[in-house]
Amino acid sequence: MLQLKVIRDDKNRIVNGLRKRGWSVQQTKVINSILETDDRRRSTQKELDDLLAENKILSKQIGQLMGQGKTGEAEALKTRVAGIKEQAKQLEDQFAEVKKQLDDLLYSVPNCPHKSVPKGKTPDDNKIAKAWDKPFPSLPPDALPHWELAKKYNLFDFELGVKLTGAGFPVYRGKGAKLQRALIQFFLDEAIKAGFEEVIPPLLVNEDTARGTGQLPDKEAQMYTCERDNLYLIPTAEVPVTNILRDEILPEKSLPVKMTAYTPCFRREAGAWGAHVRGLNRVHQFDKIEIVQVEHPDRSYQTLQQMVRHVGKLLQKLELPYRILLLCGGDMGFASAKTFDFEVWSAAQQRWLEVSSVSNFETFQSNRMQLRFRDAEGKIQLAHTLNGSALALARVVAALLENNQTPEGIRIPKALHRYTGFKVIV
RNA sequence: GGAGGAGUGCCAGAGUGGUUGAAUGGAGCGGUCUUGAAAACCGCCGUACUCGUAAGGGUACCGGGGGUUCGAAUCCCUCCUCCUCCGCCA
Repeated sequence: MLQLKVIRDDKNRIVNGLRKRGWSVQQTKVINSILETDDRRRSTQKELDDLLAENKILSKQIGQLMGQGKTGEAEALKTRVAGIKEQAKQLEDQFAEVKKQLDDLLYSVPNCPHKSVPKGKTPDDNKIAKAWDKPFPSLPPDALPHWELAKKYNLFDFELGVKLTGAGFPVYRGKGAKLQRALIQFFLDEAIKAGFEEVIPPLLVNEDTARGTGQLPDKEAQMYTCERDNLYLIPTAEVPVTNILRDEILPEKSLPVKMTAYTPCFRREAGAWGAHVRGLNRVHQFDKIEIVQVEHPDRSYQTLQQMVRHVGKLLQKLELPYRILLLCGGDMGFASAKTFDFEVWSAAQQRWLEVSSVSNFETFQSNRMQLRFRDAEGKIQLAHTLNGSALALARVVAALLENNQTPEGIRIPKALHRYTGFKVIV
C-alpha cells in the first residue's frame, strides 16, 4: 500500500497517478478521506497516549506508596486511576476503529504509476515498447492451433484433466510432459546464470503472506483457498518468494537480493472464460519460473530494464517472435508502479499471447511487508521490490508448438535440445 | 494423533507482579593504544507510531490474540511454532 507520509507530502502526484489509471476526479477524493482519517487517527492516538502516560505515572506512585505502607493514600489514587482507565478503554476502541477505517481506505488505493507510464484505461492504450521487426513464421494453410497439435502428437489432454479435476487443468504426457520439464530446466538455468538464487517455496501460503504481496484483500477471488486450514494456493511464486524477506531489515550491501523459483501457479480465473481462451491460452494451473529482486530505490528502474532484457533473451533463444508492451495506467496490476508485458506471436491463432509481466512495485509491497534496508547513513528505508515471469510455460508452449509445425513434425528450438533430448516431435 | 517441555533484543541467555525496553556475554560500529593487526580498555548499539524546527519527549511491542490487576516479559485463557517421547507414515 502507499505510504501515508508520501500521500501527505505529495498528494498531487498521487492524485495525478490515480487519474492515469483512469480514476475519475470523484474517485480520487478517497485521498482526502485518507488524510482526514489519518488526522483523526493521530489526534486520537495523542489523546490516548497522554492518558496512558498519566496512568503509568500514577501506577508507579501507587507502587511506592504501597512500599511505604501508606495504603490509604494508595487507595485514593486507585480510584483516580479507575476513572482514567475507563476513559482509556473508550479511546482504545475509538482508536482501533479509526485505524481500521484508515487501513481499509489505504488497502483500496492502488500503486501510483511511475511518471513514464502512459495514461489509459484499456489494453488499447498500452504502448509498444519494442515491436517485432522481423518476419513472422509462415505456416502451411492447414496449420493447426496448439490444442489440435496436442491431440495429433499426444502432448497434453484437457479431457483427461476434466475427469481428474475440472476444466483448465491439462494433463501433459509423453513428449509434451518432457517439453514442460525441459523448459522449466532451461529457464531456471538461465536465471541462475544471471545471478538469481534458486528457491523452492511452499505452494500454499498463509494470510500474512498473501497480504504482503497484495493478493489480499485486492485479488482474493483469484486464489484457490483451503478454508479449513486458512491457506491459499499461490497464484504465482512471487507471493512466497517476495515474502521470504518480509519483516526484515537488510544491510544495504546485500542489495540487490535476486531470487528465482519454479512453481506451479493456481488461478481461479473466475468469469474469465470465452472463445479466445481455448487450449493453453488460459488455464487454472500452469508452470512458471519467476524472478524476484529486492533493490535499492535508486537503482530499481535500472534493474527493471535488466529484467526486461533477461526475459527478452529467453524468447530470442526460443526463437519466438515477441513484442514488449509498456502497460498504461489502467491496465497495470494493482500493486505495480510500472509494468512491461511480453507477448509472443501465436502463428496458428494469429494473435499475441502474454507470456511475461515484469514489474517494479517500488515500495508498495515492501510497505505492507515491512521489507527494509539500512542505508549508508544508518537510516532505515523501504526497499523496492520487482518481479517478472521468466517465463510462464503454458502460452510459451502454445506458441512454440504452433510456430514450429512442419509437415515433418514439430521442430524444437536448438536451445532446448540438450534438455528435451529430441529435436523434433513426430 | 497422544503425553510432556519451551518460545525474551542480530545471536546466546538472565529475569516469576512494581521505576525493566529489559541484566550479562558474544557479534557489530566508533575510539584509545599499535608501524599495522590482534589483545586490552572506553563509548555506542531494537522497531513502529507520535509531539517537537531541533535538542529532547510520549505511547506500544519480551511468539500472536484476549483477560486479570492501580501496575504484567512475569498470573489466567486461547491460538501458533519449536523440542523430547509414543503412535502413524511418503
